[in-house]
Amino acid sequence: MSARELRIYSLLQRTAHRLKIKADTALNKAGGLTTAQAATMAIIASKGPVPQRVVAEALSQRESAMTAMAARLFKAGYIKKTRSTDDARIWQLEATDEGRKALERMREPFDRINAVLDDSFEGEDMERLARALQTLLDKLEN
Amino acid sequence: MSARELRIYSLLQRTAHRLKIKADTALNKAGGLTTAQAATMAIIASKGPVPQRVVAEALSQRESAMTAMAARLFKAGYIKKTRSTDDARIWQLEATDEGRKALERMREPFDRINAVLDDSFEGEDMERLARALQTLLDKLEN
DNA sequence: TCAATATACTTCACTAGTGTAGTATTATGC
DNA sequence: GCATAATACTACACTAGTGAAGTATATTGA
Repeated sequence: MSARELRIYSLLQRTAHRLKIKADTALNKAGGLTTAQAATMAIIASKGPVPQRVVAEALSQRESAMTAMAARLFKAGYIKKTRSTDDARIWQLEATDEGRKALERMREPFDRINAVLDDSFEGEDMERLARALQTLLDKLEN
Repeated sequence: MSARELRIYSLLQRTAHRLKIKADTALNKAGGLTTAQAATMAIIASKGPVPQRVVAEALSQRESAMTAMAARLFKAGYIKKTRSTDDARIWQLEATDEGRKALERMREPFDRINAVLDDSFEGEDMERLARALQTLLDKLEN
Protein backbone atom coordinates (compact mmCIF):
# COMPACT_ATOMS: atom_id res chain seq x y z
CA MET A 1 0.00 0.00 0.00
CA SER A 2 1.11 3.54 -0.80
CA ALA A 3 1.65 6.45 1.56
CA ARG A 4 -1.29 8.15 -0.12
CA GLU A 5 -3.64 5.24 0.42
CA LEU A 6 -2.52 4.91 4.02
CA ARG A 7 -2.79 8.68 4.55
CA ILE A 8 0.49 8.54 6.43
CA TYR A 9 1.02 12.30 6.26
CA SER A 10 -2.27 13.19 7.89
CA LEU A 11 -1.98 10.33 10.37
CA LEU A 12 1.45 11.46 11.50
CA GLN A 13 0.45 15.12 11.84
CA ARG A 14 -2.77 14.39 13.72
CA THR A 15 -1.14 11.88 16.06
CA ALA A 16 1.73 14.23 16.88
CA HIS A 17 -0.72 17.10 17.44
CA ARG A 18 -3.00 15.09 19.75
CA LEU A 19 -0.05 13.79 21.74
CA LYS A 20 1.35 17.30 22.15
CA ILE A 21 -2.04 18.63 23.36
CA LYS A 22 -2.25 15.78 25.87
CA ALA A 23 1.29 16.40 27.12
CA ASP A 24 0.81 20.19 27.33
CA THR A 25 -2.32 19.73 29.42
CA ALA A 26 -0.55 17.31 31.79
CA LEU A 27 2.55 19.52 32.11
CA ASN A 28 0.53 22.68 32.54
CA LYS A 29 -1.30 21.21 35.53
CA ALA A 30 2.04 20.30 37.13
CA GLY A 31 3.09 23.93 36.74
CA GLY A 32 5.75 25.88 34.95
CA LEU A 33 6.82 24.58 31.58
CA THR A 34 5.24 23.93 28.19
CA THR A 35 6.27 20.81 26.25
CA ALA A 36 8.47 22.91 23.98
CA GLN A 37 10.17 24.48 26.99
CA ALA A 38 10.53 21.12 28.75
CA ALA A 39 12.15 19.59 25.65
CA THR A 40 14.59 22.49 25.48
CA MET A 41 15.33 22.38 29.22
CA ALA A 42 15.90 18.60 29.12
CA ILE A 43 18.71 19.06 26.60
CA ILE A 44 20.26 22.04 28.37
CA ALA A 45 20.10 20.32 31.77
CA SER A 46 21.65 17.07 30.54
CA LYS A 47 24.34 18.47 28.24
CA GLY A 48 25.57 21.04 30.74
CA PRO A 49 26.84 24.32 29.26
CA VAL A 50 25.84 23.93 25.65
CA PRO A 51 25.84 26.32 22.65
CA GLN A 52 22.44 27.44 21.40
CA ARG A 53 23.11 25.94 17.99
CA VAL A 54 23.56 22.46 19.47
CA VAL A 55 20.23 22.70 21.30
CA ALA A 56 18.51 23.88 18.13
CA GLU A 57 19.97 20.95 16.17
CA ALA A 58 18.94 18.44 18.82
CA LEU A 59 15.37 19.68 18.44
CA SER A 60 15.48 19.86 14.61
CA GLN A 61 14.90 23.60 14.77
CA ARG A 62 16.39 26.75 13.32
CA GLU A 63 18.67 28.94 15.40
CA SER A 64 16.22 31.84 15.24
CA ALA A 65 13.67 29.69 17.06
CA MET A 66 16.26 28.96 19.74
CA THR A 67 17.13 32.64 20.17
CA ALA A 68 13.49 33.30 21.04
CA MET A 69 13.13 30.20 23.23
CA ALA A 70 16.35 30.96 25.14
CA ALA A 71 15.09 34.50 25.73
CA ARG A 72 11.84 33.17 27.22
CA LEU A 73 13.63 30.61 29.41
CA PHE A 74 16.12 33.25 30.52
CA LYS A 75 13.36 35.71 31.37
CA ALA A 76 11.64 32.99 33.42
CA GLY A 77 14.91 32.39 35.29
CA TYR A 78 15.28 28.78 34.11
CA ILE A 79 18.59 29.18 32.29
CA LYS A 80 21.70 31.34 32.40
CA LYS A 81 23.72 32.43 29.38
CA THR A 82 27.49 32.87 29.38
CA ARG A 83 29.78 33.76 26.51
CA SER A 84 32.20 30.99 25.59
CA THR A 85 35.82 31.89 26.46
CA ASP A 86 37.01 29.95 23.40
CA ASP A 87 34.65 31.55 20.90
CA ALA A 88 33.03 34.91 21.51
CA ARG A 89 30.20 34.14 19.10
CA ILE A 90 28.88 31.33 21.26
CA TRP A 91 26.36 31.60 24.08
CA GLN A 92 26.69 28.67 26.48
CA LEU A 93 23.30 27.77 27.92
CA GLU A 94 23.03 26.25 31.38
CA ALA A 95 20.11 25.32 33.60
CA THR A 96 19.62 27.25 36.84
CA ASP A 97 18.51 25.51 40.03
CA GLU A 98 15.07 26.97 39.37
CA GLY A 99 15.17 25.46 35.89
CA ARG A 100 16.16 22.03 37.17
CA LYS A 101 13.37 22.14 39.72
CA ALA A 102 10.80 23.08 37.07
CA LEU A 103 12.06 20.25 34.86
CA GLU A 104 11.83 17.86 37.80
CA ARG A 105 8.18 18.81 38.27
CA MET A 106 7.57 17.73 34.67
CA ARG A 107 8.92 14.26 35.39
CA GLU A 108 5.78 12.73 36.78
CA PRO A 109 3.30 14.10 34.19
CA PHE A 110 5.70 13.11 31.43
CA ASP A 111 5.98 9.60 32.86
CA ARG A 112 2.21 9.40 32.53
CA ILE A 113 2.45 10.35 28.86
CA ASN A 114 5.08 7.68 28.34
CA ALA A 115 2.83 5.20 30.13
CA VAL A 116 0.11 5.92 27.54
CA LEU A 117 2.67 5.19 24.83
CA ASP A 118 3.86 2.01 26.57
CA ASP A 119 0.24 0.91 26.87
CA SER A 120 -0.44 1.46 23.18
CA PHE A 121 2.08 -1.01 21.81
CA GLU A 122 2.87 -4.67 22.20
CA GLY A 123 6.11 -6.60 21.91
CA GLU A 124 8.42 -5.26 19.25
CA ASP A 125 5.90 -2.73 17.93
CA MET A 126 7.38 0.27 19.72
CA GLU A 127 10.95 -0.50 18.67
CA ARG A 128 9.69 -0.82 15.11
CA LEU A 129 7.85 2.51 15.36
CA ALA A 130 10.98 4.18 16.74
CA ARG A 131 13.08 2.77 13.91
CA ALA A 132 10.54 3.84 11.26
CA LEU A 133 10.37 7.39 12.62
CA GLN A 134 14.16 7.62 12.88
CA THR A 135 14.55 6.41 9.28
CA LEU A 136 12.09 9.00 8.04
CA LEU A 137 13.61 11.79 10.13
CA ASP A 138 17.08 11.00 8.78
CA LYS A 139 15.71 11.14 5.24
CA LEU A 140 14.04 14.49 5.92
CA GLU A 141 17.05 16.08 7.53
CA ASN A 142 19.61 15.67 4.78
CA MET B 1 12.34 -1.07 25.59
CA SER B 2 10.20 1.69 27.07
CA ALA B 3 8.79 4.76 25.37
CA ARG B 4 11.11 6.78 27.54
CA GLU B 5 14.23 4.91 26.51
CA LEU B 6 13.22 5.10 22.87
CA ARG B 7 12.33 8.79 23.17
CA ILE B 8 9.20 8.12 21.14
CA TYR B 9 7.58 11.42 22.09
CA SER B 10 10.44 13.56 20.84
CA LEU B 11 10.96 11.39 17.76
CA LEU B 12 7.31 11.69 16.77
CA GLN B 13 7.19 15.46 17.26
CA ARG B 14 10.42 16.09 15.37
CA THR B 15 9.50 13.82 12.47
CA ALA B 16 6.02 15.33 12.12
CA HIS B 17 7.48 18.83 12.28
CA ARG B 18 10.17 18.20 9.66
CA LEU B 19 7.69 16.50 7.32
CA LYS B 20 5.36 19.48 7.62
CA ILE B 21 8.21 21.86 6.76
CA LYS B 22 9.11 19.72 3.73
CA ALA B 23 5.48 19.70 2.56
CA ASP B 24 5.18 23.44 3.11
CA THR B 25 8.27 24.06 1.00
CA ALA B 26 6.97 21.86 -1.83
CA LEU B 27 3.51 23.43 -1.71
CA ASN B 28 4.92 26.92 -1.54
CA LYS B 29 6.96 26.40 -4.72
CA ALA B 30 3.87 25.17 -6.55
CA GLY B 31 2.28 28.46 -5.63
CA GLY B 32 -0.15 29.75 -3.15
CA LEU B 33 -1.03 27.61 -0.17
CA THR B 34 0.61 26.36 3.00
CA THR B 35 -0.29 22.91 4.35
CA ALA B 36 -2.59 24.49 6.97
CA GLN B 37 -4.31 26.56 4.28
CA ALA B 38 -4.62 23.55 1.98
CA ALA B 39 -6.25 21.51 4.77
CA THR B 40 -8.70 24.35 5.41
CA MET B 41 -9.43 24.88 1.72
CA ALA B 42 -10.03 21.16 1.19
CA ILE B 43 -12.85 21.25 3.74
CA ILE B 44 -14.36 24.49 2.47
CA ALA B 45 -14.18 23.33 -1.16
CA SER B 46 -15.81 19.98 -0.46
CA LYS B 47 -18.48 21.07 2.03
CA GLY B 48 -19.66 24.05 -0.01
CA PRO B 49 -20.93 27.08 1.95
CA VAL B 50 -20.00 26.14 5.47
CA PRO B 51 -19.99 28.05 8.79
CA GLN B 52 -16.56 28.88 10.21
CA ARG B 53 -17.31 26.90 13.34
CA VAL B 54 -17.84 23.71 11.35
CA VAL B 55 -14.49 24.11 9.58
CA ALA B 56 -12.76 24.75 12.90
CA GLU B 57 -14.31 21.60 14.37
CA ALA B 58 -13.32 19.48 11.36
CA LEU B 59 -9.71 20.55 11.98
CA SER B 60 -9.90 20.17 15.78
CA GLN B 61 -9.18 23.85 16.20
CA ARG B 62 -10.58 26.78 18.15
CA GLU B 63 -12.78 29.34 16.45
CA SER B 64 -10.25 32.09 17.04
CA ALA B 65 -7.76 30.18 14.90
CA MET B 66 -10.35 29.94 12.14
CA THR B 67 -11.13 33.68 12.31
CA ALA B 68 -7.48 34.37 11.56
CA MET B 69 -7.18 31.65 8.90
CA ALA B 70 -10.38 32.77 7.14
CA ALA B 71 -9.06 36.34 7.12
CA ARG B 72 -5.83 35.20 5.43
CA LEU B 73 -7.67 33.05 2.86
CA PHE B 74 -10.12 35.88 2.17
CA LYS B 75 -7.33 38.41 1.75
CA ALA B 76 -5.64 36.03 -0.73
CA GLY B 77 -8.91 35.77 -2.68
CA TYR B 78 -9.33 32.03 -2.09
CA ILE B 79 -12.65 32.18 -0.24
CA LYS B 80 -15.69 34.40 -0.03
CA LYS B 81 -17.69 35.06 3.13
CA THR B 82 -21.45 35.63 3.18
CA ARG B 83 -23.70 36.17 6.16
CA SER B 84 -26.21 33.40 6.63
CA THR B 85 -29.76 34.57 5.92
CA ASP B 86 -31.04 32.23 8.65
CA ASP B 87 -28.66 33.37 11.36
CA ALA B 88 -26.91 36.73 11.27
CA ARG B 89 -24.11 35.48 13.52
CA ILE B 90 -22.88 32.95 10.96
CA TRP B 91 -20.35 33.53 8.20
CA GLN B 92 -20.75 31.01 5.39
CA LEU B 93 -17.38 30.22 3.83
CA GLU B 94 -17.10 29.21 0.19
CA ALA B 95 -14.17 28.57 -2.14
CA THR B 96 -13.67 30.97 -5.05
CA ASP B 97 -12.55 29.71 -8.48
CA GLU B 98 -9.14 31.06 -7.58
CA GLY B 99 -9.23 29.01 -4.37
CA ARG B 100 -10.17 25.81 -6.19
CA LYS B 101 -7.38 26.34 -8.70
CA ALA B 102 -4.85 26.89 -5.91
CA LEU B 103 -6.00 23.69 -4.21
CA GLU B 104 -5.64 21.80 -7.48
CA ARG B 105 -2.05 23.04 -7.84
CA MET B 106 -1.24 21.42 -4.48
CA ARG B 107 -2.04 17.96 -5.84
CA GLU B 108 1.24 17.32 -7.60
CA PRO B 109 3.62 18.58 -4.87
CA PHE B 110 1.69 16.56 -2.32
CA ASP B 111 2.14 13.49 -4.48
CA ARG B 112 5.89 14.14 -4.30
CA ILE B 113 5.75 14.22 -0.49
CA ASN B 114 4.01 10.86 -0.59
CA ALA B 115 6.75 9.61 -2.89
CA VAL B 116 9.36 10.52 -0.22
CA LEU B 117 7.35 8.48 2.27
CA ASP B 118 7.05 5.57 -0.15
CA ASP B 119 10.81 5.70 -0.67
CA SER B 120 11.55 5.62 3.06
CA PHE B 121 10.03 2.27 3.85
CA GLU B 122 10.38 -1.28 2.63
CA GLY B 123 7.89 -4.12 2.47
CA GLU B 124 5.42 -4.11 5.31
CA ASP B 125 7.12 -1.28 7.20
CA MET B 126 4.72 1.43 6.09
CA GLU B 127 1.59 -0.59 6.85
CA ARG B 128 3.05 -1.29 10.28
CA LEU B 129 3.80 2.41 10.82
CA ALA B 130 0.26 3.33 9.76
CA ARG B 131 -1.22 0.75 12.13
CA ALA B 132 0.97 1.95 15.01
CA LEU B 133 0.01 5.59 14.46
CA GLN B 134 -3.67 4.74 14.11
CA THR B 135 -3.58 2.71 17.32
CA LEU B 136 -2.00 5.57 19.20
CA LEU B 137 -4.34 8.18 17.70
CA ASP B 138 -7.40 6.14 18.68
CA LYS B 139 -6.04 5.90 22.21
CA LEU B 140 -5.45 9.66 22.35
CA GLU B 141 -8.85 10.64 20.94
CA ASN B 142 -11.08 8.93 23.46
C1' DT C 1 -42.69 38.57 27.07
C1' DC C 2 -38.36 39.32 28.13
C1' DA C 3 -34.25 38.46 31.23
C1' DA C 4 -30.93 34.99 31.21
C1' DT C 5 -28.31 31.92 28.59
C1' DA C 6 -26.19 30.01 24.57
C1' DT C 7 -24.05 30.56 20.19
C1' DA C 8 -21.01 32.47 16.40
C1' DC C 9 -17.63 35.10 15.78
C1' DT C 10 -13.83 38.74 17.13
C1' DT C 11 -9.99 40.67 19.55
C1' DC C 12 -5.92 40.44 22.06
C1' DA C 13 -1.81 38.86 24.29
C1' DC C 14 0.77 35.07 24.17
C1' DT C 15 3.79 30.80 22.59
C1' DA C 16 6.33 28.76 18.95
C1' DG C 17 7.88 28.00 14.86
C1' DT C 18 9.66 29.53 9.70
C1' DG C 19 12.84 32.04 6.28
C1' DT C 20 15.64 35.90 5.09
C1' DA C 21 18.80 39.28 5.96
C1' DG C 22 21.61 41.13 9.02
C1' DT C 23 26.09 41.58 12.75
C1' DA C 24 30.06 39.97 15.07
C1' DT C 25 33.67 36.72 15.34
C1' DT C 26 36.61 32.92 13.81
C1' DA C 27 38.79 30.04 10.22
C1' DT C 28 40.91 29.45 5.72
C1' DG C 29 43.69 29.96 1.42
C1' DC C 30 46.67 32.32 -1.46
C1' DG D 1 49.02 38.85 6.47
C1' DC D 2 44.77 39.63 5.15
C1' DA D 3 40.66 39.37 2.11
C1' DT D 4 37.14 35.97 1.88
C1' DA D 5 34.29 32.49 3.64
C1' DA D 6 32.11 30.17 7.33
C1' DT D 7 29.95 30.14 11.79
C1' DA D 8 27.00 31.61 15.86
C1' DC D 9 23.73 34.25 16.88
C1' DT D 10 20.06 38.27 16.24
C1' DA D 11 16.22 40.91 14.17
C1' DC D 12 12.20 41.00 11.73
C1' DA D 13 8.02 39.97 9.34
C1' DC D 14 5.30 36.30 8.84
C1' DT D 15 2.10 31.89 9.67
C1' DA D 16 -0.44 29.33 12.96
C1' DG D 17 -2.11 27.99 16.94
C1' DT D 18 -4.00 28.74 22.19
C1' DG D 19 -6.99 30.77 25.97
C1' DA D 20 -9.63 34.45 27.91
C1' DA D 21 -12.63 38.17 27.50
C1' DG D 22 -15.76 40.77 24.55
C1' DT D 23 -19.75 41.81 21.01
C1' DA D 24 -23.69 40.75 18.52
C1' DT D 25 -27.46 37.76 17.67
C1' DA D 26 -30.45 33.78 18.56
C1' DT D 27 -32.88 30.73 21.88
C1' DT D 28 -34.99 29.51 26.26
C1' DG D 29 -37.86 29.17 30.19
C1' DA D 30 -40.48 31.14 34.15
